[in-house]
Amino acid sequence: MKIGELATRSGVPVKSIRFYEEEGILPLPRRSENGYRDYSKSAVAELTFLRQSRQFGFTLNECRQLLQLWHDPNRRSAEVHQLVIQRQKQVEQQITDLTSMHELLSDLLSHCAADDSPECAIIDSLSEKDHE
Amino acid sequence: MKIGELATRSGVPVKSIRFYEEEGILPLPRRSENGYRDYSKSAVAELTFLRQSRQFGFTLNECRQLLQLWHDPNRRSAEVHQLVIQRQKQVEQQITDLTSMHELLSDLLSHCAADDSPECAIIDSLSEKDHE
DNA sequence: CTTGACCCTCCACCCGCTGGAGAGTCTATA
DNA sequence: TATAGACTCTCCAGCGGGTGGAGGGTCAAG
Repeated sequence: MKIGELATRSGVPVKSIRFYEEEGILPLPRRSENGYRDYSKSAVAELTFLRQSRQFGFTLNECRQLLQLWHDPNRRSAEVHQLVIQRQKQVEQQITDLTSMHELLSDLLSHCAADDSPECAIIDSLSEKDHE
Repeated sequence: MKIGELATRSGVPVKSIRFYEEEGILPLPRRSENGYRDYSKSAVAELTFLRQSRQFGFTLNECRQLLQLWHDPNRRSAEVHQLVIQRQKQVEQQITDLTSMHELLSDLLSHCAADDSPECAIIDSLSEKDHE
C-alpha cells in the first residue's frame, strides 16, 4: 500500500504521516523499488490509533508512549489508565480556565454600551492592572 | 524608562516586548544615546492593556485591533463589543469541545481494568475507526 | 579596574503540522 | 510512442507566540 491509500484509509494526511515517521513516532516503512513507501495492512490500524489519540488531545510524546503500550503484549492496563487520567485532568483544568475566562468576558460585555460613542467600559477594564 | 523597568511594571517579559515591537503590535520606542530603548509612562498602560487582552485569549492580531481602538478617540464601543462577543463565542466552542472530550475520556476510563494485565479497553477503543 | 546587572542584535528552537519547489514515476489515453 | 495528469519523493520555509542563548556593549558600585 502506498502512502496515499494509507492516508485515505487512516484519515491522516500524507504530509502528517511523513512527519510522524521523521519524528520517530511511527516506524519507517519498507520501500518499493522505485523508492515509494510501502505499507502493510497493520499500518492502517497503527495510524488510526494515532489519529484517535491525537483527537483526544494527547501530545505527540504521549502518543508515542501510547503506541509503545499498544505494541507491548506485556503492558499493564494501569499504565494506559494513568495516561488517560492525566489527560483528563488537563482537560478539566482547561475547562475551568475557559469557564472563568467566559465569566470575565461576560462581565466586560455587560458594562459596555455597544453603541456609536467612544466610551467603552471594556477598554477601561483592559487597561487596569489586575491587582488594582 | 528602560525595557527592564517597563517589563516589571507591565508584567510582560523583556523578550516579549521586543517581539511585539518587531511584529508591529507596539510602536517602536525612541532610543537613548547608548541605543537603549527609552519608554514613556504611557507605554506601561499600553503594555498592560496588551497583556490583559492576551490573558483573555485574544490573538496578537485581535490585540492589534484592540490597541488601535484603544488609541482611537473616535472609536465606536460597538466595535469593541463585537470583538469581545466573537472571542466569547470561541471560548464557548472550546468549552463545548473539551466537555465532550472529557465525557469520551470518562467512557474510556470506565471500561479499563487498570491492573497488571495487558487487556485494556482503552487501547481497544483507540484502535477503532470512528464510524465503525 | 573589575564585577555584575543591565542592555543590544541575531539566530535557533519549541509544537504540530502545512505548503510549495523541483524532481522522479507510473498509468491511461490519443 | 508521446504526453498529460496523478502520484510519489526530498528538502526547505512558515504559521503563532513566544523562549533561550551567543556574543557583544554600557554603566554604576566597590
